[in-house]
Amino acid sequence: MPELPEVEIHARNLRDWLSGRTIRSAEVLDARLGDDLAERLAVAVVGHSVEGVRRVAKYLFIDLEGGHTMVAHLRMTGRFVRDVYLPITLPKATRLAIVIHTGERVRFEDSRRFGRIWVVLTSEAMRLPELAHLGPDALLDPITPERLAEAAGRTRRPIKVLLMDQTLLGGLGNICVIELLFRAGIAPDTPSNALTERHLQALAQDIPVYLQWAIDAQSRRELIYLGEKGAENVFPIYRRAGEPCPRCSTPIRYGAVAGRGTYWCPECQKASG
DNA sequence: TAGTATGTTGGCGC
DNA sequence: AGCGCCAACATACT
Repeated sequence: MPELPEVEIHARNLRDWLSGRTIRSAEVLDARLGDDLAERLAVAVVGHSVEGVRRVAKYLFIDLEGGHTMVAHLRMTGRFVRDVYLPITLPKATRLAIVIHTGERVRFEDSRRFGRIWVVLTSEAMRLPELAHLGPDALLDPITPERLAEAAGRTRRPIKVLLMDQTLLGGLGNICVIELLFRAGIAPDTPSNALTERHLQALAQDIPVYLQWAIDAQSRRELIYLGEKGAENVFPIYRRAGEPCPRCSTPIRYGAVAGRGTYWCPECQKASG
C-alpha cells in the first residue's frame, strides 16, 4: 500500500534494474491491468530500451526509446520485483512479467489487483485522465507555505483531508499525513481554515523533510508493505494505537477521520489555532 | 469470523 | 461548488 516514499524506492530500484536495458518480452497475466496492454507492450515496449525511470506523485514512469512510456500506479498492493534466477512457475499474484536482454525478469505483483499500467506516448503521459488534475509533486516541487495557507483558508475540510487531496499536492497518503500532523502537533480533524499561519508554515516546510526521512527509513531492495507478513513498522504513530506517544508517553489514539483509519496523540496534537 | 487495509474513481444527497 | 458518505475494485491478514 505504497505512498510517495515507497513509490520513490520503486523508481530507484527500477532505474537500477532497467535503465539502458532492452526489453526482450512482456507477458500480461491479467487483462484488467490495463486497456489493450498486451498489444501496446508488443508494439511500443518489446524490443525497445529503457531510457529512464521517473516518479510523479504516486505514479511511476518508465520511458522507452521510441517515444512511449509505461505509466504504473501500484494502488494498495502493487509491487515490482526482480528475479535474477527464474523460477519455473510464476508466483500467483504476478500480473505482468518482463524479461530483459540480460535474462533477468522484472515482475509486477499485485494481490488485490487494483494496480494499473498504461502505455502511452511520452508527451501525452500527463494527459491520462488519472494524472490530468494532479498537483505538484510533494517532494520534487514542495508546496510553499503561502500556497498551503491559501488553500487551507478556503475550506473547512479537515486538514488531514486537504493534505491527501492529490490535486493540491501529489504523493501524500494516509500514513504520510498521519505522521506529518503528529510532527506538526496538529489534530487531524482540525478544520483547515482554523489553522494559524505559523502552523501551516511549519507543516509545509516539514513535508519534504519528512518524505526524505521516510524514503531513507524504508530503503531496501524489496518492499514489504505494512499488514503483510514480515513487515516492519518504522512509523512513530501509524498503527500504534495504545502504545505510548514517543514524545509525551500518552497512549496513541485510533479513530476514523473522513472515513479513514487515523492515529494521533491527544496531548501533542491539539493545535487548532 | 468479521473487521480492517498506506488508493482512486464515481455516484448520491445535502 | 463543496463536501460527506458509500460502493466498487479483490485479496490477505488478524
